[in-house]
Amino acid sequence: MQDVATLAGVTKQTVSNVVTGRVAVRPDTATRVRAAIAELGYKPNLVARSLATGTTMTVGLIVPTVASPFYSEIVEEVENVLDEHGYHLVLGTTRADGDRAKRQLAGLSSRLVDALLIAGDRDLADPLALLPDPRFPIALCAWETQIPDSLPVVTIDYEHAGFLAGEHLRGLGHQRVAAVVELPTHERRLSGLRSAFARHRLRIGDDMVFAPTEATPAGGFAAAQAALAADPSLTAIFASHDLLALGVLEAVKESGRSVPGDVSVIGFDDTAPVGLTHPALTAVAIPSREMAQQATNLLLRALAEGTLPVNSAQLLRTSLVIRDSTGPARH
Amino acid sequence: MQDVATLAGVTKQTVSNVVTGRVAVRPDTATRVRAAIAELGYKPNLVARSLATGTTMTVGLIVPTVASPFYSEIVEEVENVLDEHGYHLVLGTTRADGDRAKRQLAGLSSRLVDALLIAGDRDLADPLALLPDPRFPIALCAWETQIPDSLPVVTIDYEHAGFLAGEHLRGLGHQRVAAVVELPTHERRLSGLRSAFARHRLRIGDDMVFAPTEATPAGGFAAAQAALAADPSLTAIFASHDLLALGVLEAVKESGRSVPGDVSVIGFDDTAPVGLTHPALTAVAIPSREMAQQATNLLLRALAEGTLPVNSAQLLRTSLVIRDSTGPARH
DNA sequence: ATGAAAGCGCTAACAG
DNA sequence: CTGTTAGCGCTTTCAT
Repeated sequence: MQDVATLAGVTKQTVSNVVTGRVAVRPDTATRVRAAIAELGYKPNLVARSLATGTTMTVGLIVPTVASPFYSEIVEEVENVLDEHGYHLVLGTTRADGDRAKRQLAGLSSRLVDALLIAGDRDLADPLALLPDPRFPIALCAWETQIPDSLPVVTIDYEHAGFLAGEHLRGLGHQRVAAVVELPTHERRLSGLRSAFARHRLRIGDDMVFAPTEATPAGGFAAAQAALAADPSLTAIFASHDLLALGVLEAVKESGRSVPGDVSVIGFDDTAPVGLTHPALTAVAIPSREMAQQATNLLLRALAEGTLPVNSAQLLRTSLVIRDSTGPARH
Repeated sequence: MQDVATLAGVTKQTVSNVVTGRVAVRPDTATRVRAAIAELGYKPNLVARSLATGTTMTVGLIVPTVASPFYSEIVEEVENVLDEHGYHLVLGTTRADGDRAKRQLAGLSSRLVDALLIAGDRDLADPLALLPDPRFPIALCAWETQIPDSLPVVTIDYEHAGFLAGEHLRGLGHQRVAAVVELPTHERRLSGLRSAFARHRLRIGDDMVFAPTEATPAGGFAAAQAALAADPSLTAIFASHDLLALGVLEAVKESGRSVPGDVSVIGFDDTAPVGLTHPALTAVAIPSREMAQQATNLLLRALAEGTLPVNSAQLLRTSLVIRDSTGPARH
């Protein structure tokens, strides 16, 4: 920067003014400075700027994994919004590892980022406790378990979402249903499902709840096979997220049953891939992109105003997307 | 930091020594310092450290998108390796937008990150030209078009990979085949396919090449429908990546044809989701995770040694994963 | 509109 | 093993 200044015959300060554009500079001076910058190939050192301004123009995002359509959509959307506002994204994945989550949290909050967005509570329930600085801007997104009421959150009512799925199946006359549910993560989706049935004095016993060993289509496939073996006369299967639902669909078809003729299948999330299965999957749609946008904007707004994000719980609406994988119960 | 020092009765420097652990400190002094740190809740300012050391412990990764299984696997793997080495990841997506790519490149190379990894050349062919500083560590990964020979790259021989697919189909006796190919991105995969057929004096004319309007299953679905309409007697369809292949599979089945009885389908990439289609998809496997690992390690090694990454082109091997979607040509 | 001085919070290099 | 002195590259006052 000093080199640029001497070449242009000004001081560092004037160079700074030209670069940042925060202070008016006489046009001809500015031109001279710009020429010097081009000639020397000068690029401002962002780290030094950060130290001086106390702001990094960077937001951290912590997700359980990025290799699932649900979270990759969130990552993509967050990055989009950040980019629009000139912010960079530091991404941390926790990979079902509490220690790793803790490290990520600690690292990022050490002023490496200006704010932190945490999507999905899978591995963070505890680490969140050790929030270092209460003045550090944090927002939660897609939070499913107990929401710490000290932090702003943008999420949905997961229990209600499960309820929607249950009402739909009930309305179609299903009585013998199995649930393929990732536990304890998707506890609430299950209890929503159950309460929809409970309204009609129907129970979904624990023996009809199957937890997959992994959160993949293969996991859903195996769990669905177990469900069909446990009750060959069941007429519907609820899957607690899309990836599982894909596997469930395959397992049902492989067993020689038709969907939805013999067995209805309902999914959860409604990410892009599921629209193209055969039959197309009925699912409770979670507005993941909207959640990501809202949460990111929440943080960005706080940063712009130099305040903490408003501490509120914002619940987005879910809706049922009825496609072809659910139909009336067979008798 | 000064507060910690006075509370512990030492200087800032000693606090620094305790925190970084780079210099030996007498145990009792260290204990006193640690107590002071705990009492004051001190956390080192990473930005200040970066300015002083000239290193940010951060690596940038630029990808076209993260909402595709291929790239999300790469992101995940890169983050994994970085985390193991105590590095953070700054993620930039270009989203088929050359300007955005240019901005990302410029932003990240301004010393915000210590090194840069660029995966996929979709939107970067040109922007790469304006690499500011030749001494900035950069590596390329999964690079498909002309490789700039000034930069190290870890990729595969995409033409050979296409060739493998072609040989497989040829070996099964297929003669009338269509190709659903994202162009110009996957040009080489197509030309590999063609040269495998050319060896047997067979041509795949341009009229049998179908470019999907979008890189999704839906895009593949439409393109495959067009292909089947153009030549109802075709016996095989090549899809230039998995997402397209999923759509192709559905289109073929929907047309009333069986896979692979009537039409064989072969994919490309072999990402996780495709193992569970029905029938399971035969595909040319691209070792995306290995590429990501190698490229990341390349950069990390260079950073550790304070040198530039060795400028070489490392080609990983591809292999054909034969599953159930390909079979002998029908006559 | 531009210049001069001070300092962001930390680590490097050396001295003791 | 600990203290002292500089300085990383930039932005912020405040003068001029």
